[in-house]
Amino acid sequence: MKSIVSTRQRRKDARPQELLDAALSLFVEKGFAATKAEEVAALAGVSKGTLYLYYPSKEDLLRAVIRHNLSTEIAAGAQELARMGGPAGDRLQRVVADWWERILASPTSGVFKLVITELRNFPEIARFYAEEVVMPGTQLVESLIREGVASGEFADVNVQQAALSVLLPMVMLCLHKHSLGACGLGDPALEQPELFIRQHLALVVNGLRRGPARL
Amino acid sequence: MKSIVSTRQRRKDARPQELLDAALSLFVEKGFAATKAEEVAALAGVSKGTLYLYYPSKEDLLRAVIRHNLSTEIAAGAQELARMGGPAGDRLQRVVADWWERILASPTSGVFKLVITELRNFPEIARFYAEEVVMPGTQLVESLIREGVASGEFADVNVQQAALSVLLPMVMLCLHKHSLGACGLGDPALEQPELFIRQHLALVVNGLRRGPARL
Amino acid sequence: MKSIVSTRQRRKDARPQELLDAALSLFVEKGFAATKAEEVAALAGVSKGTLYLYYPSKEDLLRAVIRHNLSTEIAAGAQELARMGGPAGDRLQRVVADWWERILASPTSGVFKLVITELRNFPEIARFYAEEVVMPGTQLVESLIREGVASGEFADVNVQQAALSVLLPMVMLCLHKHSLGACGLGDPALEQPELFIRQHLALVVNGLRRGPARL
Amino acid sequence: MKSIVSTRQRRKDARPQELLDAALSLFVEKGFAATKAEEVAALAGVSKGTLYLYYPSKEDLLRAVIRHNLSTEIAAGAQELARMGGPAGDRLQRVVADWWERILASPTSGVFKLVITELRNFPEIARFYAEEVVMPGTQLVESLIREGVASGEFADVNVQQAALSVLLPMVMLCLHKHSLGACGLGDPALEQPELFIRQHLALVVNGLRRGPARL
DNA sequence: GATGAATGAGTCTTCATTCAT
DNA sequence: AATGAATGAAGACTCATTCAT
Repeated sequence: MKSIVSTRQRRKDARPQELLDAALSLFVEKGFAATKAEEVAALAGVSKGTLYLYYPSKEDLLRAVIRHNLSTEIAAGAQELARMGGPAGDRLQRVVADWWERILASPTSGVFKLVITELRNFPEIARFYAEEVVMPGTQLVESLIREGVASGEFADVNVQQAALSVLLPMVMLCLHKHSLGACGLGDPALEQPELFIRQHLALVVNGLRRGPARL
Repeated sequence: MKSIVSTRQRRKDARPQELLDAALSLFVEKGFAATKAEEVAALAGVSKGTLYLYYPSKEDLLRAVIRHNLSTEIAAGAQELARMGGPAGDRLQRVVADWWERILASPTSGVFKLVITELRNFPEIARFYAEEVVMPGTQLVESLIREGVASGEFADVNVQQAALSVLLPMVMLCLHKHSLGACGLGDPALEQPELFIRQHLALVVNGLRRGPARL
Repeated sequence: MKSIVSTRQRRKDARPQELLDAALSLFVEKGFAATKAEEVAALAGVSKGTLYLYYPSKEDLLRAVIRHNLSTEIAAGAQELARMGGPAGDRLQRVVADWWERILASPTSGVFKLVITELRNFPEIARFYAEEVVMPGTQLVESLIREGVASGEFADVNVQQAALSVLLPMVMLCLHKHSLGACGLGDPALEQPELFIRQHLALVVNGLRRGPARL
Repeated sequence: MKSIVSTRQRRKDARPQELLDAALSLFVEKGFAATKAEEVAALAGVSKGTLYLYYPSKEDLLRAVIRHNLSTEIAAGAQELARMGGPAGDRLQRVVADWWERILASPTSGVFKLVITELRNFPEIARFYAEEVVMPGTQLVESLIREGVASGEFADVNVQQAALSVLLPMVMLCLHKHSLGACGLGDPALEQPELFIRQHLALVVNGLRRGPARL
């Protein structure tokens, strides 16, 4: 039983994704404003006109790139975190490491650079990012920490701030990968980012265990 | 004694700084490519033509903005760190907190956003940033940690990675201030960034004291 | 006897006419250059590609629209005028009124707007319009007037100019219908154009009867 | 006492008018949509960019062209009509002839073609034209006719329709001048349009004198 | 020095036309 | 025959940069 869809149809169906991939890559590399629509089309292997068949404007393409990549990867990661048992500290380390190693390894890591850069020019993106990415992500980590605090495993810290101690370096890793890292000028300690991720999580979890040192 | 400098002269001398300030503010807000040369001039209170009297091109202006702000603030902060005594952990907390609180409060905080964004389009900037900012900055923190390790105050961690655990959130704070934070959508835990800075440093230093938890 | 033409065949035969109608309507409404080929196809209920099966280019479509509509209606009207008897003045009034009322009521009225607009961009159209429409039309009226002058019914006017006094308002009526009239902003005196046509012809014929007033 | 305005200033002041003239000429000749912005600039002797210094878009330029030319010429003509004495018929002939001979001789004659064509794409233009041009113009002629009817000089006709019998050919003259006339294919009777204008007005006024012939 | 009018290379976007299905 | 995906030439508009005043 052969598929009846024509080559044409198959290509058409793949176009949006191909364009999104090309756009992500170039927007992350050169910035949104400095990327020409034609470059995106060329990288996706189509002509300028075809790009506009799928996205009505360069700005709409940007929105689609961000929405698509954020919903896909970020949400996916968050799903798995619900499962798993064990002490909060262990779970925190395992779960966050797995989650961000996957993000860091995927092209999605670039969206953070894009978001940081373009947020202020696109208010809808700001709201979307805050509500759909930042909030769910931090709440996930916060709930793990809160659990540890409740069970006495962790000291009585400010939970929201502690979650940021966990997460901010993860985001910075993504940014670094597409800035200094991409120029071959990255910090040598980040050449194997998984190692950094693990030590960082260990450091923070260990720090949480007995309450922060007094300043 | 001819200290009677004309108003014109005084304004002229101030021009480069005024232009750099205006440019920093706009480049950080809207991005380099999306900022018009004329907007920079207008914000600095001069005409388009005058801008070109001081900087031969928009790219040169960008380079000047970055160089100027990075050398000034970052280097300045680093200087003071050399002085001071006491246990490594205490010094680390005090010194890094003071240093980054000042950066975060100043317009210089924006340069990190600019650098992250434009690095890949301006190779000289990449090199300058890596050599003049990243390296000195990390080495400073690394030497404090190394000291603590040597004295037995800290566990035997990977020093470079530990320095990044200390510093990456500081940089993220700067980026956040000029992205989500500037939209009024920032994480509430960052409304008083000094509090976060202090808890974060305490957490990490505390984590260093006992050696990282096993993963 | 194979009168069993398939639906497809029937539709196919009707296509050229449907396309011409759609094109006329849109060209008159929005102008030739501002009308997209795809809009014409859509209004005719076919796809873009099909349009090009029948007309090799948008310009050819325009030519066909004009030729088709002008030859059809204008020529048809002119035919009937030859027949009929009675005084020149009466025939002039009756004949011109009938003729132009029919034109004004039909979509053909729009072609005058199209012709006025596009003449200078399409020299063949100009020649066609001058020779096939303007000349036969004016000569018809001229011959009626000339007859009246010869019989002493009319004063001795410049016949060509008098024919224009008769006809120019008729053409303007067509233009008005598709400009101000179509916006609902038309002169109220033209809400029943037949009334205007009749009074106008009466006025001119009456004016011809006594010879023009001295200026 | 020399003028202090610089050459630059003088050129700048003249630009809007020069651009308006160039635009009128090309829009009338080729149509709005078929005229390139750059052509207008070139005809005005400036570069593309300069055009946009004075008019924010091609559409705005069109609006300015129409408004400027209609307010200038049409209003001017209407002014003089108020003055003058004598029988209504004589005044009608003299006044309308003078008025339209001047319009026909000026580039303003082209605006009628432009208005007819673009009205439906630009609603504001439609309203402006109806209220500022059509209404004042027809009311002027209507009041002259009404005067003649009141004094018994004219028969008791429909005044609004009669005004159109007077005016529609004048407008057609303008359109003809910029369509067939401009191709050298115009009706020979219009080679001296003033002659036509005079006979037409005489014909209509004569027709008004004793009431229209019965149809 | 300072200005801002002028320029034109460069971009986004549209749309007539083609052609594989 | 009919479709509509794809193309790329063309056109509106922007903006970095220049230069006469």
